[in-house]
Amino acid sequence: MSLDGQLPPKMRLLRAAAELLAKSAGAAVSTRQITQLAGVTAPTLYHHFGDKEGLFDAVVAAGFEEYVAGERDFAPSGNPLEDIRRMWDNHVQFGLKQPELYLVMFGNIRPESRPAIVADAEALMEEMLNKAAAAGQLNVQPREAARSILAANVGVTLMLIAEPAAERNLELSIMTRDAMIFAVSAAQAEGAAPEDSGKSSVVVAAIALNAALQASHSDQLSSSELKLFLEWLHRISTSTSS
Amino acid sequence: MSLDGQLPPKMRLLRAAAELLAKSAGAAVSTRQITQLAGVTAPTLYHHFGDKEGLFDAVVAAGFEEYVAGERDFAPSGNPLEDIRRMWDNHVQFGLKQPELYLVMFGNIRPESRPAIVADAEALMEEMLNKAAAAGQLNVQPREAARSILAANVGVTLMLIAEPAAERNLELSIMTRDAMIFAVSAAQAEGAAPEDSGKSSVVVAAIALNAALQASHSDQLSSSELKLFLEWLHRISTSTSS
DNA sequence: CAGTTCATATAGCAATGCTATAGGTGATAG
DNA sequence: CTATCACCTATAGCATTGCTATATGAACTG
Repeated sequence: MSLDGQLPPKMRLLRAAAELLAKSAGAAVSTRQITQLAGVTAPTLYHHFGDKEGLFDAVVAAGFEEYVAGERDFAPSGNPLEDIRRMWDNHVQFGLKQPELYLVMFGNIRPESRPAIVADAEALMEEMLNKAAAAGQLNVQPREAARSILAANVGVTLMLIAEPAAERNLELSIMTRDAMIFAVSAAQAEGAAPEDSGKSSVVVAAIALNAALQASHSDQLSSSELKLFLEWLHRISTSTSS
Repeated sequence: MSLDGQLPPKMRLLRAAAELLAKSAGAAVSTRQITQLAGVTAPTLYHHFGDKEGLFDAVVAAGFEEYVAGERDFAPSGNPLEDIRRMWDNHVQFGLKQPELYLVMFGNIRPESRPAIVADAEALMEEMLNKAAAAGQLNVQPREAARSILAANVGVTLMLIAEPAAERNLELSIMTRDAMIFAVSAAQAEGAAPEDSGKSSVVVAAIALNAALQASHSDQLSSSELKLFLEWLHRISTSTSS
């Protein structure tokens, strides 16, 4: 109809799907709508993408590029935890700007099969947390911290999307964000350790060294030596001794 | 087929829907499957529930009864924050035991239309947090705390459901849970206030008084006086002065 | 030019959610 | 005991869905 440009049909299908998805306001988008808008018939869709889900995966992949670009395109502030804060905010903003796309990416949960996107987003978050760990700012393993923060981040974003736009209160995001980052950070270990969530400086140092080692690819130890050494470090840094 | 008991068709439909949903392993459940299992034809379904969604809402309502029962059926431990912890764990367990039902209840997010369940769950959480606030254990408004905790709780549960059952690591839940509760609690205000997240004891006391007043339904002030008084309290308790 | 491969269209299938219409059942009124 | 009436259920079928078996065109290769 309106996308009859000179672009190849594959591109037109992608754009039509993305456009309809963005306007769908939550309603389902049919393959017929997509092919009609793309000026193409059904078999073309299945030839290029195999599946309706395949097409949506491709749309998601494009959306993920944009997401990753947003997550990386800011100068490191020097303070890794501050950067984590920005990643969080960027995640929420991405979800609120393109709620339908976000729902396909992060909201389409089914038992025992998690979207590939989640693993990628976790890796992105973990990467940043490694820097924090290397700077001795982390209280827990970067991977665990990344999973925890991302889970909360997704939960908050889904809640905000579900709310009427007029009622959306970003305070929810800010509050949850700071709660997660604070709990994961080593800051509290310097003050009075409340309850049992404070870790000793030994643990913090072990986590930092662990992260530094994994980042440096040092070859001063053989691979087998390194493996054992890392195992010990891991044992220390996951101990609950205060 | 197998549900041809003496139960009225409405009940048989509910049970059939619930049973198929539980076994569906994420796949869609069709009305024909449901009606066939219930030994009933299509119009019966639409007569009683109007809609496929109406039927599922009814299933969800039944599931929610169970959920609420789980959230309430434990003796208060005396420590409201400990009870919040149990509510969190119960929420996660409910999601892992009946993932499909949970996904219909909390995972079926669409823009600008949030499941009624979410509001109910928030109210449940807020109710418990009011006790914590009355005991001076809360750092923020109970409602905000409830929304924040529930968002994280849902996010974590969705993540766990999406993981292969063999890999599920409840550490994620425990860690996020304690992070949220700690951040929301007043405990940190007693120790060294890290960054700017510590609130003065005045703020904590104001929040506690606020909660106590709203719970007591005191009639020592006229309704207009009370309204103004609460407004002042709210202003105090939301101030960011440390 | 013949052959092969890729890309698109025609036509249609099975399954889906849902409904217009009619038939059957029980309770209540006369 | 019959008539009425509201309620519940079934027969049959519609429109839409995701998807495909088959055929046609185009473009390159020998």
